[in-house]
Formats: sequence, structure tokens, C-alpha cells
Amino acid sequence: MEYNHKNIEQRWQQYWRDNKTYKTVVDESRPKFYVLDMFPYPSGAGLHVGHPLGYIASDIYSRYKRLQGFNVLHPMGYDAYGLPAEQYAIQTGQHPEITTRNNIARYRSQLDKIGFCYDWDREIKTCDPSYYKWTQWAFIKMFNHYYDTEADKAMSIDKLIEHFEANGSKGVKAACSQELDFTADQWKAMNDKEKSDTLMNYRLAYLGNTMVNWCPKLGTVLANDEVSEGVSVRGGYPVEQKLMYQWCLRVSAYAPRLLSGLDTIDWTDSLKETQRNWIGRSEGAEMIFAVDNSDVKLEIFTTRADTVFGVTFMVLAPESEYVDMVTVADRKEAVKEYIDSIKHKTERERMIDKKVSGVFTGAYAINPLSGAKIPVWVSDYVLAGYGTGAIMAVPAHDSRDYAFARHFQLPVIPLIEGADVSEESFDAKSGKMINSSCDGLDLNGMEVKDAIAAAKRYIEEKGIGKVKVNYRLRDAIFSRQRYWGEPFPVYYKDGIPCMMDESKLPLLLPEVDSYLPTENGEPPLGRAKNWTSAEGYPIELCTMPGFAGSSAYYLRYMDPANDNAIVSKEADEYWRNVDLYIGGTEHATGHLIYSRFWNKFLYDLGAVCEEEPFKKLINQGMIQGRSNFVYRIKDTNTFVSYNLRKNYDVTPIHVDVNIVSNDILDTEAFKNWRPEFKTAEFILEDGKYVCGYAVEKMSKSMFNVVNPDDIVERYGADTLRLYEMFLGPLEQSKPWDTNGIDGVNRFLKKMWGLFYKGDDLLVTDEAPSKEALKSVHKLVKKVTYDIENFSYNTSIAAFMICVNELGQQKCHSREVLEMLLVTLAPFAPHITEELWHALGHDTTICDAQWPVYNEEYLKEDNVKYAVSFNGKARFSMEVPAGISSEDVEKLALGNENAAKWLDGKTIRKVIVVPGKIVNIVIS
RNA sequence: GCUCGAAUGGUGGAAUGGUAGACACGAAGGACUUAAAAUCCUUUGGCCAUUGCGGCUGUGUGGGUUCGAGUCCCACUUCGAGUACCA
Repeated sequence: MEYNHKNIEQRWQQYWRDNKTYKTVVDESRPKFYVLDMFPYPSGAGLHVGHPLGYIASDIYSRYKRLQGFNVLHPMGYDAYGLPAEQYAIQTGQHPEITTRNNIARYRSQLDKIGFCYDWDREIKTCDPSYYKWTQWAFIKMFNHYYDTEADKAMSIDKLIEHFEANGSKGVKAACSQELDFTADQWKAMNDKEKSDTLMNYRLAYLGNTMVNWCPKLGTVLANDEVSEGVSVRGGYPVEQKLMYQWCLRVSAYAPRLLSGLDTIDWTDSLKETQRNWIGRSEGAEMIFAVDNSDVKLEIFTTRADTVFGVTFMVLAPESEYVDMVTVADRKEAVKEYIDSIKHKTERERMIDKKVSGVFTGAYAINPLSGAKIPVWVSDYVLAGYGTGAIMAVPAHDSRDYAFARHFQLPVIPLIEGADVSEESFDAKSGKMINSSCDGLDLNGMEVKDAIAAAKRYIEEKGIGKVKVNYRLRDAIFSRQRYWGEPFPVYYKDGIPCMMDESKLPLLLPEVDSYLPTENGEPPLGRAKNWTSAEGYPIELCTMPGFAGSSAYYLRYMDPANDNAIVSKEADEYWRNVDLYIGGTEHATGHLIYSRFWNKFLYDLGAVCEEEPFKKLINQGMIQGRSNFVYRIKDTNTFVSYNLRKNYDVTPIHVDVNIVSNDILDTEAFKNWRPEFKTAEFILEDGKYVCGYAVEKMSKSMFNVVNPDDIVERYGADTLRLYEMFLGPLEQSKPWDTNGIDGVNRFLKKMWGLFYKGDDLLVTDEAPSKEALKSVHKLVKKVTYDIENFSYNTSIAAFMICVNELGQQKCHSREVLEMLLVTLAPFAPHITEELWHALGHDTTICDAQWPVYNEEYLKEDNVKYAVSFNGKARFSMEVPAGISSEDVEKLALGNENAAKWLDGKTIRKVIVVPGKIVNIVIS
């Protein structure tokens, strides 16, 4: 029998399906291991060869763990809500559910061909009512909870109401949108609407008037992580700032725990760093500046309390409430004009246009330490959303303030000895303070670090301000003006938002006649008929964003059919959390933050038993496309080979990489590729047409998309799996280049040759030779180590070496070959399953035992030593294994080759590294 | 600007501080074939010597630590990723 991947792979994939080989159940007698892939959004384009990279890596790990005796949970599902299906629906009228279902079917068939060990009985889809019931459920829970900063956890909103009834807002320790001040009597006097509004200030899911990223083209708001460089991540449409009344999640309340939790999990440093930056903790002080001739007190945040003596002006964000409060009568018009000019600019324009702009309010603030009168300005370089939306400007030591001061000719006072601020500001936090003293505080001569501490202490004592920690992490905006998403289980009773009864969930997504907004600008759900609660109140028209459904999906895999709880206690306490999560870095500041937040909230509720959802996380690199080019001579249909192109005036044209092999064009296929090339002529070099290449994003328009189905068809899934892993280190981004794939395919054929010659099974029960045992034990040792370290590419090299060695030794020993098979099984499950059964086993190789290597077999008879003089290797010698360092030293010095190097030199030192090196230091 | 990461043959990439270039691709030569494909064998960092077994050089650049540095430390160059008026 020859190695026929098609028969083998079909047969065993069928066998696995029929026997439910990958079905997983809770089994207290075995340790659990949960391996998770980031589930895909099923796009219309299907999978390309880059998508399975991470899936293959996690599949290998899952199979390996199973062979080691772990009960492995390895599920897969679909992140099924999303914009592309809806955009497609708008264009074609096709219901997004149909598109999504079709795409999922396509994904499934593609995934199945690669031979993954998913337990498909646990499949989930975020658009399934039985799934999104729990997304809606969690939302209701968030609505009904607030964050108690003293207990440092989420608490029932009823507790807060009790507190208000007894004490008003006094002594409340809760995360909130703004500090409120009211008495118990005032609380009791409030009507329902006022009470609702007050509680919104504290709820973890709340309606808030917030500045949002509005994307007019998509007709919806976007979260911060869905916007990059002023345009939407999906589609690349411009995004502008807009004030809107939206559902939000108080993610910021969890900022400290999201930060400290990073220390307890095994993620890469770079990813943790990205999250730390995103959370953006900064320690500083909040200070109050009084405004001259006014009751207004400006509150600002600064990390440089030491620089108060250098404050020469204040700046307000254009959106700040302070602007109206402080602007003097005859400046009102100028200020309004400025703010209007800002509003008309999109975020993008603001970023491109780095010109300094601003306007004077006419007001003056009083420096609380020096007593100096300083002007208050408005400028768009101050952000409304961070800190208090107002800053104290220290032009000498902040480059942005410096630019502003120079532009408007405001004074600059240097505060650090030796700092030259004539050309630019001195931003570094080091040096000795000058010009910094007043009654009761003298910072002069102090190091910056000490001065910050001293200044903070002083302002707290004097009541001018307080030490404060600020976070950059903003609350997540949770409303989308879209159709294809989870409906909010919310109705409005006389304008007061109310949650539906949990027992009525799920609230099903209604049918609509069109997926566009209504004529009066309402979201598509405004078109739904009878979109009212049982009592006849209108239901929320927005739907939830993409990250809603993906925030807790790993929990549902544990117990996917449960209709009574998001996950049963039994399943949760057994599977706990994800032991290994594999996915791309692009989710660092989105999904991976929201998931951690969501899980922590459920943990506070007591619904889950682990505070962190993903114990270990590996980021697989991106697979880029490798495009090929042909060179057409201008105004002809003649194409010139790569190395001759300089002799002509040519236009490079993308050519389908699937008709190019090792950069050599299949010219016949090219003629048939597109009608306009039917009559193409070629100028060849050495009888071949050589193409140029470039590394680009994998996309249809560049004709560089490689479909895994084609690779599977031609070489088989096992070859695809091995090759994807062989391409390079898992975490590194690399272009897909089909050129090397023959190598791994050859390896599989060679391995097949150890078992079969023609139709004859060569395997014998003879005792294996010493060398064969050594080869295979060396392999097991290497591969075990490599899998644990996700160094799959080097383990494939080890397989190649082992198979070559066994081939040379003509080893056909069952003992050795079975070890080889089991070790290879995670990488190439089909061929190993086939050969495993050929050896007479009647159960799947998945239930075999991972081999244990024996150091005894790895011992060398002779050890090769490199002998070097002053670190330069001069010759190598063999010595019997196990002799002492002193004897090796003697042998080295006595070796005839050593004589010519030692001639006339003095030996200062001899260093023997066991098994490796003898270094003789001479002078 | 800031943060993190990387730099090794024609290419992808190996190397707990211990003979750099494993493994693979590609290329060249050879065997088997009428021929091709497939398969197998040899060579393959550079330079020199190849009737000698060898020598020199070599991991982005410049320093340093060490008996010994691709690996550790300092400075620089280039590239990649993330983030960006976060006060």
C-alpha cells in the first residue's frame, strides 16, 4: 500500500465521527485540561490558510494532553453576530441569519477536513437564543449591581438603595459616573424618574450621556478598541465624536482588579504590557484652583504636583462643563466660535491637524501655592474624557503645554536646575528643583521624585487637593444602532428603563422588513412590529455589540445545553477556567479585557469559581500573504520573466499564486486564468517564467489567498498540519509560502516506508537495536520538551531526523515504531491512526499513552570533546563516556594534536565542560 | 514621541554562555529511466587550498564582561508590532 492521504483521512474522520472519539464528559477520576481557541467570526470568504494556524497548535496540545491522561475539553463555536452579515443583508435583503448559517456550514466543512479533535456536541453560536439568553441574563445582572469600592466587589443595587434610604449619599463607597451629594430625605422625596436617574450613576450597566465614537457610514457607535487612527477597524470609515445617550458597562470600576490580576496569569509580557497601558494607571493628585471673581473651583489632575510653581495658565477641554461656567461675558462669542470649529472636525482631522489652537476665556485662576493670577484657556489638546477635563499647564516641563505657550506667547517658568527651556520643554522627571517655594513649602534643591511626594503631602494637609489614582480605561459603550446583535432585555416604562423578568429570557430578535435605520433615524429594530413588552411598553431599539457574545463563551462550552444556569456548579467546579488559550494579539485591548471584566463580575456574583478566565495565553503570529507578480511590457500582451524585466518598460501585475510554483509560472494555466491573457506571450529565462514576489496582507484582490482545502486535497491534512507548524515559531508572524511543503510531505512518505513496502507490512516483533531505541527515545525527549514550550517547528525537525535514522538502521521493530506513532499522533492524527490500526490495535490512537523516555538509552558510548585553546576550537577527540574530568584533561593534553599548540606555551588553566568542551588557556 | 520585540547562508529557520548554520526549501552534480515524474546519493555561509588530510573569516554596527559571546551588559543603526495629545 502506498501512502494515500485521501482514503486514510476520509476513513478516519468518519471513524472519529461515528465513534464520538472526541466527546468529552466530566470525569472526576481524571485531571481536567481546558484548551480553547478564539472562536472565529464566520465571514463569507471562508477560511484561508492563516486561520488554522492557532487551531492546529491547540489541537496538537489537546491531543498531547489527552495522551498524557488528561480529560481534555477542546470545543469550538462561532462568534456569529457581526457587521459584515448585516452589511450584506442591507445590500441583498438576505436575512443575516441565513448568510451566517451558510458561512458556518462552510467553516465547519473546512475545519472538518483538517482533522481537529473538537467535541462538536458542545458547539455554540452566539446568535442562538439558547446562547444569547445568557448574554442578556448577564446584562440584567450588571444593571442590578453596583461596584462597592470598599468591599472591592459588585453588590446588589438593593443594598445601595437601603443605604440611600438610611443615609442618603453620605458614606457611599461606590464606583460612579460623578460624585453625588444628597440626604436620605432628599432621596425619599425623589420621584421614580429621579430615583432611576440617580441609580444610573452607580449601576454596572447604565444609561449614560457619553461622548461616543460615531461612525456615520456604519450608522452606529463604536467602542474605543473598534476605532483605530480615527477610522473604524471594520471597513475603515471615518469616526467622529458625538454626545449620545447610550448603554454603557462600568468596566472602569474593575480597573484595579484587571490590573492586579495580570500578575496571577501566565501570558506573554508584551500582551500584559499592552493591557497595562490600556488600563493606564497613573498616580497623581487632584487639585483645586479657585477662579478669580467667581465661585467656580477648577478641579484638575496632575502627576506632577511638584510643578505647581511653574503653572502659567490653565486649559479646559472644549467639551468641559467648566467652559460655560468660567467664560466672561465679552469672550463668550469667541469661545463659542472656537468650540464650533472644533465640533466640525472629525477625530481624524483633529489628529492630522496638529496645529496648536485655542481660545482665552477671559477668566483667571489663582495658583493655590504661589497665589499668582493665571489665565484660563480652552483648547482641543485637552481631552474631556480623561481626568477632570481640565489641566494646569506647566510649559517648561510639558511639551504640549510648551507648544501652546509658545504659540500664544504665554510665560514659561523653568523649575529644574540647568534645564534649558529656550527651545523645547524639559519633560524628564529628574533633576533638582528651583523657583519652587512659598510659605510652608520649599521644594528647592529637592530631586523631582522627592518633590512630587512633598508637594502631594502639602496639598493634602492644606486641603488644596488629594492624592488620586486615575485610570485611562474607559467604560465600554454597549449600544449599537444595528439589527444583527443581541436585543437588550429592556423596556421603557414612562421613560424609565426597566429590566425584563429573567424567567422571560431570551428576548428573541424580531423580524424586520429592512435592515436600514427607519425614516426618523431610529435603529433597524424600530421597524419591528409589536416590539413592546407584555405590558405594552416599548422595548429598547439598540442591540448589543460584538464583544457581548464573546465575553463569556468559554463558560458555555463547559455546559452548553444548560437552560437553568450559565454553567452548572458541577461543570464549573470541574472545568474551572481555560488552561490554555490560543489566539491573536489583535484582541489584547478588546475581547481579552471585556472577558476578564465579565468573568470577574460573574465571580463576584458567585456564578463562577475562578476570577481569571484564561490561565495561560499564547498568541499565534499572523500568516501574511505572499503575492506573485508577472511583468507585462507596456501596451502589449507580452510578459517578461523577473530577471529580464529591467530591459523593458513593464507593469507588474498580481498573478494568482495558485498557478505559480516555487515562483515559476505555469504559463498554460496563466493563459486560461483570465480571458485577456488567452493570447499572452512570454519572454522566458532558461525556459522558465520566473515571477517576482512581495509579502502583503492575504486578500482576494492580491490573488494570494491560499485555501486550506486545496492543500488538503493535494497533500492531505497531515501534511498541512505539519507544514503550518514547521513554517516557523508559532508566535512569529510570517508569510505563507507553499514552497517548502514537499519537504514535510516527503517525510510522511518516508515514515510510511518504515511500515510498508508495497502491500507488505514490514513491522516485526524483534527486539529493537540499541541505536533504534536511542533514536526514538531521543525523539520522545525532544518532542515532550518542545510541545510544552510550543516549539513545534523544532519537534518536526526531530521527527525527520528520527525517521531518517530509523530508515538507515532499517529498523522495523514494533516497539520502536509504536513509540514513534504515538509521539507523532498529535501532529499527524490521520496517518498515525491508520498505521496504529495496521499494527493490530482496535482502539483509537488517541487513547494510547504518551511514551516516557528512558535516559539509559540516551547515554553515549563515546563522548566527543572539542578541544580549544584560548576559546578557539582546534580539534575534537572522542573519549569513553563516564570518565572523570581529570582524565579528559589528561587525554586532551596528551593528544598529539595538542602538542603543536602547546609548543613553548605555558598552560594557565584547563577548563572541562562535561560532554562538551575542553578549553586550554595558554599564554 | 512612548512601550515591547526582532536582526544568523540564496530562502524559512536551529543553537540551557561551550565546535554557529540543526531541519527543510532552493540550487548544482550524479544514479535509475528511451524520456519525464517519482525516488535515492553527493555538494551547498564566504574566501583560499582542494595530489592532501587543511587554513582564514563569519550571527546588523561599535565597545565591554568571560578561558570562551549569536546568546549576558552598555551605546548606536535598521526593521516590525502595539499605542498615542492620558496631563
